[in-house]
Amino acid sequence: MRDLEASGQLEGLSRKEAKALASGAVRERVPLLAEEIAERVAKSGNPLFGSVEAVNGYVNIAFNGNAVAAALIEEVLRRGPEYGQGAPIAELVMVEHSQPNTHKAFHVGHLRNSVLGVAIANILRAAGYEVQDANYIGDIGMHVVKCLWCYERFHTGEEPESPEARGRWLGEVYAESDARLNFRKDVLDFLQLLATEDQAFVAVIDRLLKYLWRKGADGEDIAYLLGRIVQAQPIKDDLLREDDVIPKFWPIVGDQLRAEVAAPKPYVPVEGEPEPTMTPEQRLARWETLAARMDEWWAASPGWRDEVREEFARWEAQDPAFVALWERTREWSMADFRRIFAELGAEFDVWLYESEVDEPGKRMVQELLEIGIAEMSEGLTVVKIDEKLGLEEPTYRTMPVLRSDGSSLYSTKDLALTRRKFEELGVDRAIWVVDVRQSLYFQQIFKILELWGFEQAKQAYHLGYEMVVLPEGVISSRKGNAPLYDDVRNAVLARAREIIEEKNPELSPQRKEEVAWQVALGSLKYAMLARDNNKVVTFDLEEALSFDGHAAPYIQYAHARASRILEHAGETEESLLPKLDGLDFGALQPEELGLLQGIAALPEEIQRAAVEYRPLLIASYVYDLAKRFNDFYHACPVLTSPEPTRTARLALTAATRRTLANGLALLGIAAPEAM
RNA sequence: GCGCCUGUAGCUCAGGGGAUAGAGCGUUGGGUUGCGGACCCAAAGGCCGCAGGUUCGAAUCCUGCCAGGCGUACCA
Repeated sequence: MRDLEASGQLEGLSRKEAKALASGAVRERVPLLAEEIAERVAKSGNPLFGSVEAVNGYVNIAFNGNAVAAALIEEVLRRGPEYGQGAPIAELVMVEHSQPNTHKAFHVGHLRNSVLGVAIANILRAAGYEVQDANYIGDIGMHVVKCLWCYERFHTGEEPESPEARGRWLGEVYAESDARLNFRKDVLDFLQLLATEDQAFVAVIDRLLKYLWRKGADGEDIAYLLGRIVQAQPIKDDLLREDDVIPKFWPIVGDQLRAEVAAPKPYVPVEGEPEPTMTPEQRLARWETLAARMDEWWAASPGWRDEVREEFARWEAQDPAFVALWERTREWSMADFRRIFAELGAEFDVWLYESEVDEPGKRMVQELLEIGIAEMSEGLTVVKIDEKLGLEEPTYRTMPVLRSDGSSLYSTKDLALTRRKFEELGVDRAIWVVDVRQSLYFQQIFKILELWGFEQAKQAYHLGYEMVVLPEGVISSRKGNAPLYDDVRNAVLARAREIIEEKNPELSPQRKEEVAWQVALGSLKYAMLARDNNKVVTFDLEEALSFDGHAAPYIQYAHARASRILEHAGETEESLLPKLDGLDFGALQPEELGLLQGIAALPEEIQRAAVEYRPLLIASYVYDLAKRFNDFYHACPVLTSPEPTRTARLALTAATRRTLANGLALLGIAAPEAM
């Protein structure tokens, strides 16, 4: 087409006509061109090409299967652990992930983050980037203050003797503090829930009110409650004149719930009404939990909130006794985290702490105020991002950057942290592996830094991923339904030990234990990674305990199988390497070809996974490769085949084994020699 | 309201312009005088949320709708 353009032949023609003319001109020349190309290719003498010929304008190249296979296998065995890796790229990428909060429990939600972060970092590293893993410990903030308040107020001296149990115990204290402080809200939310989804409850309101009246409750309170419940509106406790009206009201609510459990009515869906979220039994259980604490907690709860505020002031003032307690308890959690990360194989180049960027963050906000990016609004320091960018539609909205009492927010610290990553740590690109629910939050942080004139904000990227939920719903440490990492790991480990005992009893006890860990952790990790970032992971313990099918053990098993074949043959990668010259499969079988194609795909899969930040691609890839190996295994005997096929298949087995191991390593999953 | 995400087999998920839409689990029936059966083979099971559009061709791209989830000024 360019020739025709140059000669002016295309002037005055429509695009379509020009195309037709150009393709016509080319078509005439195609058969000649094809022959020319075929001749040149044939003359090049590439040993990977079997035959080259021109047919009707097409160039047909038949590959020399054995030569291509030998070249591929040679590369895999020669590069070993480095097979699949890309050429070095001079860019320092920091992947921040894991970010656990001290004084809180480490649960399966945190597991997804760590596993995903490690995989992303591994993949980027394999793609050629220089990568640093960073952890960012939430070692201070309101959650720590609440936990320490609850500890000092109710549990001093009760901590477990054994140091290993203290981190977990601290998490329980935190959960209790939350339950105490939110008690009134929980009670009122529960009443609203009943009003929303329990028609029988609303129907007996009249009876409840008479009961209250007899108890001498204030008439206005009763009218208020009646109105709110009938309309299923939230109840505000500060609008009640008598503080004990709810505790008085409570027993009759229990009577009603017990009656519903005793005489269950079948659920009839009503058009336009949402389905109930709880069964009558669950409602009663919830009522009982709250009832058990009603007498003490209802009255005390508001005072506790004041106490927490005082506790927070102690932190702000750096009260030495408080700081000492904070340091001591913080270490309980940190010891737990170090153990968990060691189990997960998560290693960090950089450890960052919220407590370290607290003051720098506040200074930065001062600077933002001085240059007019931040401003005071209703006593709060905010950045009105949309206004500053001149946006009409609400896009980035307004971000608070400092509490009205002058204490720091999460955002205060992240502003300073981001700056530190680029300016002090010399990072070229920074990635945050954080829950997708914080995506607006990160856009705001990055935009504020941009407004501030921070060029590198463009190299900051929030990698959001969806949360982990349970079959019965959202994980909530407040509801107490969050499966803790330790519990899940123990359950999966126990199951793995059982299966190993059953399948391979002759392994030594040490090997059994090692393999149990490899299989258990591998399964958990694979379950987290074989799902795309933007998909919710439904964590089902039953499923996690099944090691069949599309799961890590399938892939690990293929690796063990390949290892065993090589062991039987007495061959290794090193011993096979010199035998690759003139490798001869005989007639290449479809399963062999499929396997070779699978092995060859690793480098491009790594590049794609790195560009898209998607470990799922590698998870799918290794599963597919294991499947191809099983096809090969069932179709093509290795050890019993005559030479030269035997050696060729052994070499293919060794290359597969290596590729499987490399792929699993990217996901942080072990590749056992036997299992 | 606005914004982001999701909708594919009974269930959990792949596939992201190209052939008859694929796996696993579950269901039914098979396979080892073969290198490890944590495996393999076969069967049944789909208006790819709905409706338009772009294209020779759409599960895939565009628009609109429906359903669900999440976010949206002092939690992290």
